[in-house]
Amino acid sequence: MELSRNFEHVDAEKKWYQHWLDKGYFHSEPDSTKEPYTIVIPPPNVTGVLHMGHCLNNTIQDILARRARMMGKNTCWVPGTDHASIATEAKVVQMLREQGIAKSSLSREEFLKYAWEWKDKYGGIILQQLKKLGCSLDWERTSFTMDPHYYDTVINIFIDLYKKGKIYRGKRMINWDPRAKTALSDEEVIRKEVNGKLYFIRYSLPPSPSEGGGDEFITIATVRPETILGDTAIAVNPKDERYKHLHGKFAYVPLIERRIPIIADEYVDMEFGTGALKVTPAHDKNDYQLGEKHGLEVIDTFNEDGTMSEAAQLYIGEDRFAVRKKIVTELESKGHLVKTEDYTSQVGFSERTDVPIEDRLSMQWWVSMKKLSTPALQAVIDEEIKFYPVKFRNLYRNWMENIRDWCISRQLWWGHRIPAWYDREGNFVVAKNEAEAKALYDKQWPPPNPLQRRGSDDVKLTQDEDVMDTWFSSWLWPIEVFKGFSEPGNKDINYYYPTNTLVTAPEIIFFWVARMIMAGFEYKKEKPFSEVYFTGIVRDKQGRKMSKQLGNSPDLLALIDKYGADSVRFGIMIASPAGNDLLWDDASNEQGLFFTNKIWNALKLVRMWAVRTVPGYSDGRRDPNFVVDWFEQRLNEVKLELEAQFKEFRLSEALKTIYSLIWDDFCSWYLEWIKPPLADPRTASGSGSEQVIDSFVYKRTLEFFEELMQLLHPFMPFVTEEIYHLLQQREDDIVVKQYTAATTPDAQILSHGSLLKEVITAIRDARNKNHVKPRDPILVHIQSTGNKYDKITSILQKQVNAEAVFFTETAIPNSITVVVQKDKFYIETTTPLDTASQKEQLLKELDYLKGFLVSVEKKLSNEKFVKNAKAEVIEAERKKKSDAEEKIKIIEESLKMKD
RNA sequence: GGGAGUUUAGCUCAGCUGGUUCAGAGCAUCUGCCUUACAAGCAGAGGGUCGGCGGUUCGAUCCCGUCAACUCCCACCA
Repeated sequence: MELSRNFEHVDAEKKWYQHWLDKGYFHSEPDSTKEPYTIVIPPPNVTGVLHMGHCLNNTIQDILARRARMMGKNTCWVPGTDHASIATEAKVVQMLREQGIAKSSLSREEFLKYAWEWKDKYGGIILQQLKKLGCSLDWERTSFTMDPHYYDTVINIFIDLYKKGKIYRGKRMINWDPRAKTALSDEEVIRKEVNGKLYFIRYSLPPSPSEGGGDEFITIATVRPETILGDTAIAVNPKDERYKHLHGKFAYVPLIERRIPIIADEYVDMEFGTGALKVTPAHDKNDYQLGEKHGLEVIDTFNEDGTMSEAAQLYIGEDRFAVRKKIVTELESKGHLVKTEDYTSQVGFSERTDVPIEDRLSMQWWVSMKKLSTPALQAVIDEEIKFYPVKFRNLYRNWMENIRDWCISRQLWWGHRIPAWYDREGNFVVAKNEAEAKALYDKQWPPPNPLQRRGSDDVKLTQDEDVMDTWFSSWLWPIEVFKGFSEPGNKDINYYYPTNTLVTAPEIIFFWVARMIMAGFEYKKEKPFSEVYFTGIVRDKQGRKMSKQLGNSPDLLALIDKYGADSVRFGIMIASPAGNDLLWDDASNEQGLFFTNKIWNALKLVRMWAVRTVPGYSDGRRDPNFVVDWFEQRLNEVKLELEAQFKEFRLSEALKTIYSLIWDDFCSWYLEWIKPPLADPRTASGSGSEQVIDSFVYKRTLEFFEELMQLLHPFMPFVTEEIYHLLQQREDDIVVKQYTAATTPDAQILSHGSLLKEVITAIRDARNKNHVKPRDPILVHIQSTGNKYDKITSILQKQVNAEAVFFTETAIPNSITVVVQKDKFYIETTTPLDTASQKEQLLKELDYLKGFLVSVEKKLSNEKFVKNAKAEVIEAERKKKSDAEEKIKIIEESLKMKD
């Protein structure tokens, strides 16, 4: 079969992925005779489309999964998606708006119907895209966080934690997203530095302006003048002499003239602003605490969408930021604005909608975290769960030690609905469904008076309108994808749990990783995974984070189309140092493409040879047998290196190692060394110019090639599978071909190989430096002791393009001298030689060696060194010394000849 | 304000328990090559006081201190 000029990735990708699926290679079933290797995918949002972050993350997981599979593990990589409560709801609301439908015009049921339709239509696109990347996921196990069994599980967990007292309902200051109109957890708030102004505003002291006062003031500083309408006090530091006379007195809120007390509290920083602080308990966490302490009134001046409420009295219905401008103008015109200063402050923004959040007092559901976190923290500190890179352990620890309760209710419809049921007075029970709720309710609140309450049938219970935080379902992921809650003790959960490796972005260490660990210990009494590998963040060439707004995120599917999945995978992995962010550059895809091409060409080369039994090869009398031995040892060496690199998740380095083994050792050295000589046109008979290779060498070469493809397969699955089948007829597939164990490499053969490389490079270099063109004929004379060159002269001859190679015991006059280790090589050529520059080069080398020798001798004559250093270090130094001395002698002799 | 990390060739990074035949790789640069697979290639080369300063040590890119620059995370100072 004629090979195509290049690897045609589009066809190969389609063909092999389908073939792997048909063969069921990615599907796993529990098998007690085999060790499991399990990864659960960090479920992407159903709304998601593949971006660079996913690409990196899932490529890594696929590499780990494929390698495990080839090492004989029963590998199970579970796919799935997250319902992504707030993100999905936002998408659906937007879609409805585009159709002219307002969410507020729909009932909950109607809205959810639209949402499910949307999910069925667009949800999970990302999973199809992962197939394009080549991900070897067990598709039969695809899960969704709102699958019926999963939904039930979430509800049950809520009820269970409530019963244990670990979930409670409470009115607290929460983070309010005025666009999504929902509460957010602390983790969903992103702090950003914002340039704003600090406004100095004076409040009148009694009597009030309308009562003829207004001449005396107290001035406060604030960044949020629109909140003054909710002020219920002014606070000063009790030690502050400037305000001592005002303790217990009153002031009037400008514009609305509300009379508020002036209180004293240590909390107030005398240095900041004027030392007087306006207190708005409804709209600031600190103020709220002050309010509680001092029994202040709470006046909520905002509606849930961030407009002013009735309670504000002014600007009712107008947006908070519009009001800020207006109120400043009004304050100024009425003489309350003293001055403004430029000021930058930290403002919280919603992770999802990117609008500034409000501190808002409201009734929400909370998970009490302290107890849940204890075993989860311990497991990471004790390295029962290992973090890679380790630096994240500290981060985790810090967060866990200062953990705060988790606000889990969201004022949304898309998600797991909170199973709480209320009567008209606000009494509630937590139960799975209405019937159970009623039964429970009757037990809890038995009718006290038959006249007031004539039996439970008449009590109308209504379910909580809110749903739970998305992460309250995803923290159960590693357990419930195996139905560990809904069918406890089933075969899957027993076999696959705990899972092995979690690969995820550091951004969700608190959102997800920490909470999964907590759920694991709370419900399985066991960790959910043994190791967590945190990937870097994908950035563009300038180091900016990839984002939609910046438009610096490339279209992944277009990239795959253009370069092929293998090249994209190569590109992202080669650029991805362990534990660091990676700077994404299209050029690395290109490098991947070139690499693919290189391998393809090696295939073409190997395939064009004619295979015969050539006398002398198989019994080791001819040179290529040494080459075969050498490559076998190199392979062993690299396999051991790879094992170590994988153990430490140094995947980028592992890829570099394989890359260099294939490109340099295999293509540039090995194949060139075994390449059959050009057929001599004078003796070529009817067979033309075919190149004959010995069948033994050929067989070993194919084996090497296959093994290289195996090593590369986890990184570049498609091209390796394709080549595996093109090297020779195969029934099996590389995707499940098992690795053979590495043996300790033979150091002597390896160093012999290195010597050969070194000699070839040195002679080629000498050619270059002396302007002897690659095709100009040369003769090489080797002056060496021992017989180490006996079996490799023909390789040497071919590789430096020499007419002939001789051994000599004396120097050859009028030649170029090359010294490698302790051997001398004389190159005879017809090109006129520049002896001066040769001499100069030798002198330069001599200089270096002499300097080197001095430093070694100095070290060895240092008593303290000899006394303190380890024996092998001293031994090494002695060897350096004698080697250097010997080499100096050789170079000096060569120099003498040039005179 | 607290904590973590980074600083090695023009760029992106290796350098895993301190020992100059280890200061390295890939890109990029330069030189020479259309040599029987590959110009998406081949053969070579140049390039770094290992952020600054001090200390420990016989010896420091590697350990300690300090300063500087950058990055990230956490945190209720209006």
